[in-house]
Parts: sequence; C-alpha cells; structure tokens
Amino acid sequence: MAAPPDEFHLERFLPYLVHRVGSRLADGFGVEFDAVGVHLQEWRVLSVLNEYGPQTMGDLARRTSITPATMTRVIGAMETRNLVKRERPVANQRTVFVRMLDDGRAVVAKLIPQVIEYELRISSCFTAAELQIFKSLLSRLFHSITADEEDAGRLAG
Amino acid sequence: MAAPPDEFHLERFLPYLVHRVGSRLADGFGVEFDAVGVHLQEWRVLSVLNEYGPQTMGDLARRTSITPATMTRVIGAMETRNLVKRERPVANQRTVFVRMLDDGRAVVAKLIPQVIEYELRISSCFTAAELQIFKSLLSRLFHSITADEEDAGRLAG
DNA sequence: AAAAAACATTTTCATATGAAAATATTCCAA
DNA sequence: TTGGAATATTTTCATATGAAAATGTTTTTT
Repeated sequence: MAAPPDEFHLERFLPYLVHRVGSRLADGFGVEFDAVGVHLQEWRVLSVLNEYGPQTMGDLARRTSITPATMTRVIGAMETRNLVKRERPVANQRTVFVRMLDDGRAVVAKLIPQVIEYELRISSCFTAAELQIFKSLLSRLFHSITADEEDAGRLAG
Repeated sequence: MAAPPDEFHLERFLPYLVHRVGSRLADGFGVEFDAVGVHLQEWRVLSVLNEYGPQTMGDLARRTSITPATMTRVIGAMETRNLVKRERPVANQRTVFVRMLDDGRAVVAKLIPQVIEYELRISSCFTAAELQIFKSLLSRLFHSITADEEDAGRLAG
C-alpha cells in the first residue's frame, strides 16, 4: 500500500471549508424566502439597502457580491414590483442610485425576524463566545482579502 | 432623525459574512487555475477524488456542492481530457464510479503547492492558533447544518 | 418471479449568468 | 473648450445552470 499522494487535506483547507458552509447556508436560506416571494439575491439587495441606505448600482454589486450585469436585471425586476426605485442624481448622472420603497421596507420587516431566527438555529452549535469569535474572524478575513485586492474595486459612499 | 429601521446588522449576520468571504475566495482562487488550464469546479472534483479516492457521481456532487446535472457535464469534459475515467461497477450498475487518471494526478500535483501557497497568503491575517480555531468552527458549523438536514442526502462510502 | 417502488445518472429545456461591447456621462489634459 | 481617457451602467450574446423528465438499474413488495 502506497503512502497518501500528498500532505494536503481537504478537510482542513480553508477555501473548501468556507465554500461548503456557504453552499449549505444558501440552500437552507433559500427556502425561507419562498413564502415571502423574494429570491435570495433580492434579500441580499434589500438587506444591503436597509443597512447602508440608498446607493449606486456599483455599490450594491460590490456589497452583495453580485455582478453589475446581474444587478441590472435584479433591480429591474424589483423595480417593477415597487420594492425599489432607480434615480439618477443630478450631480453625477452616470450613476444610478437605488432607493428602497415602502413595499421593500415591508418585505424587510417581514424577513428580518425570520433570518434572525434562522441564524439562531444554525448557530446553535456554538457558544455565544464562539459565535462572536467566529464572526470576528470571518470579518477580519474578508477585510484582509479585500485589502489585498488593493485599490481595485473600492467602495464609494 | 428616525431610529434605525431595526436591530439587525448585516456586518454581524453570519450568512452574509460567510457569503462574501466565499465569493472573494472563489474570485481570487479562480485565477490560480487559469495557468494550469482547469476550472475551479474541476479542481474541486480532483481535490475530492484525491482525498477520498474513486467514488460515485452522487458522492462527488455532494462533496463538491455541485448539482448532479452539472457534475455529469463537468466529468464529461474531464473525461475527454483524460483527467478522470468513468466506470460502472458490476456490483451496482446504476452507479457510476469516477476514478482519477495519471493526467489528473499530474494536475493535482501541480496545483497542490499553489493552493497551499494561496491558503497561506490569505490566512496571513491570522495567528496559527486563530487559524486552527477558525477551521474548527467552520467544520463544526458544516456538520451541524448537515445533520439538521437529517438523513436526506447521506454520503455513501 | 412479476410489478411496483426506490435509486442513480443523464438529458431536456427554459432560464440565469457574466464577459465584452455598447451607451452615456464626467473628468482631465492640452 | 475640446478631445480623449476614465467611469458607471446596460445590453448583447454565447455559455452555464438546475428542475424536472427520461432512462436504466436494483430493491422491495406482493
């Protein structure tokens, strides 16, 4: 019997660990929204609008990790349902600001308790302290990677 | 000035934190493979084959978080390039086992040092202890979520 | 042992995706 | 002030995706 091909182990490989957790979370998360009639991507947009207020298509794209081309389509669909509204600022007419409308706020208000409950449920395997540490490490990693990409794709506003 | 709409904060919301790290990792990771001529999905397949040996399409799909329909296509493409080989076991002919070929092993051998270097680079924001804790927490969360889904989608082999 | 149910994979088909091109606006340099 | 370079968004178009149907196999009933 030969030795293992390498000293590399998937179960301790950071990108693999993150990817499979991300996939599982997205799967379990998706079903939460069917009832309210929004897609996961739409929740992402609404939650970012809720957190940071009106912002450009580009900022939305960066903050949600959705590409600009897709963001155009997602916002288009949300606009026809009166969840959000596009407006071109007089100051800089090449940007498009997206603003949440009342119907969007109503959806957010309905979803927030659900997602809080969801987070609570999935994090039941952690102590409160562990959860805090975990979030901090995720946050630190994100900012570290993002800084690596240097000035490319800076967030405005 | 009105109070914030809610006591909910995206920057401390676990699914958001995981999703944005996952997206960034996949982005940065993708470019590593262009040189070697494989796609991210193909690395995922090869690394899982490297770790767990020959296995069915279904196991591959679950372990890589790739859907069966897509897995059929990914394996098809890898087969024509002689990275892997399909075989129907006599014992159970409704399954299809996938086995790595020499060309696949050569790709893995080339990629592993690269991905180790990549992991090292992105985790430079952590101490060794933090990194271990982080991985353990990711692992724990995954297994906890997966157990929640109960018996659905069990891994064979 | 035949019929039905369960299982594993592949195919079909309608939709989603993103890279690159097109469009539109603003900034900057001469 | 004008002509490009830079920026922001949208559109086009070729490809990727996954749900559900189709196919083929095994297991369980009866």
